[in-house]
Amino acid sequence: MTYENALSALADPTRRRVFERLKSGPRAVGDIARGLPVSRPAVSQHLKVLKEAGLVADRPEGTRRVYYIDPQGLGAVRKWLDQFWDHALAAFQAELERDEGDTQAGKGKS
Amino acid sequence: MTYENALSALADPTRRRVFERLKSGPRAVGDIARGLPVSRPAVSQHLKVLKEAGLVADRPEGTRRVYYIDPQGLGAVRKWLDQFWDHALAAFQAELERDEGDTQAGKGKS
DNA sequence: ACAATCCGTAAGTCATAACTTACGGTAAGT
DNA sequence: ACTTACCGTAAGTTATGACTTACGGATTGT
Repeated sequence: MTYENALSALADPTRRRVFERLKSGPRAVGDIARGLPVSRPAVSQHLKVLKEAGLVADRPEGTRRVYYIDPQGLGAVRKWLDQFWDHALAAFQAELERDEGDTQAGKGKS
Repeated sequence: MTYENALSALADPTRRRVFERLKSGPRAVGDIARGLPVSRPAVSQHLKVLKEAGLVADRPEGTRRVYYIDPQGLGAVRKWLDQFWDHALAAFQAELERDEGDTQAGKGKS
């Protein structure tokens, strides 16, 4: 359920930039917005989306609000992706061998 | 570069349903569209986006076109996510300990 | 108490993208 | 050769969401 919101949240480029800014550690909103090509309220809205997706969490610090990465959303996406990984590798390998069989044996029909 | 398109592609719900239908193995377009609440051309457009993101590949089979999951796009996203994982766990753990210190020692300022 | 700082939300604008129907092109079967 | 099945693309419509400015609430310092 939460991996859906997380994927949707990470789809936006500037929202990813916001998220990436938290990789180096917790930061306040104004600090995150500094250097980004969008306004501070826009960053607040992005952080709201990231929070609802379980990708970040926040803590009040005086008049500021410090945000940091929440492993929950990240883990949900990873788990969802892993569900495909084995199938993908097997299917892809099968395709390669299928193609080999065709070209090598001269089964091309033209 | 390719993880961006992959994230953007996996953000759409119906596109995820298309992608998930390929988990059980290669399928033709019409077969994928069967049961989905959108038209077949819509599925073709979704497959085009998934293909450009490196998430699926296709092969002609007579008059049909068989699609299957491509591990490339999947791997790119996994790699990008893993980049955050360690940082996220460390930062989150630090937040937990920070909170413990505050509440237990009675440092609340009120 | 007052001023200043920091932040979230509301309202409104505008671009994007997800869908539809219509069409054309290719491969297989008769 | 003709029909049928399967698919991709074009054109047009519509909803969604990313952004802006304006505003109000909460906290800290003087």
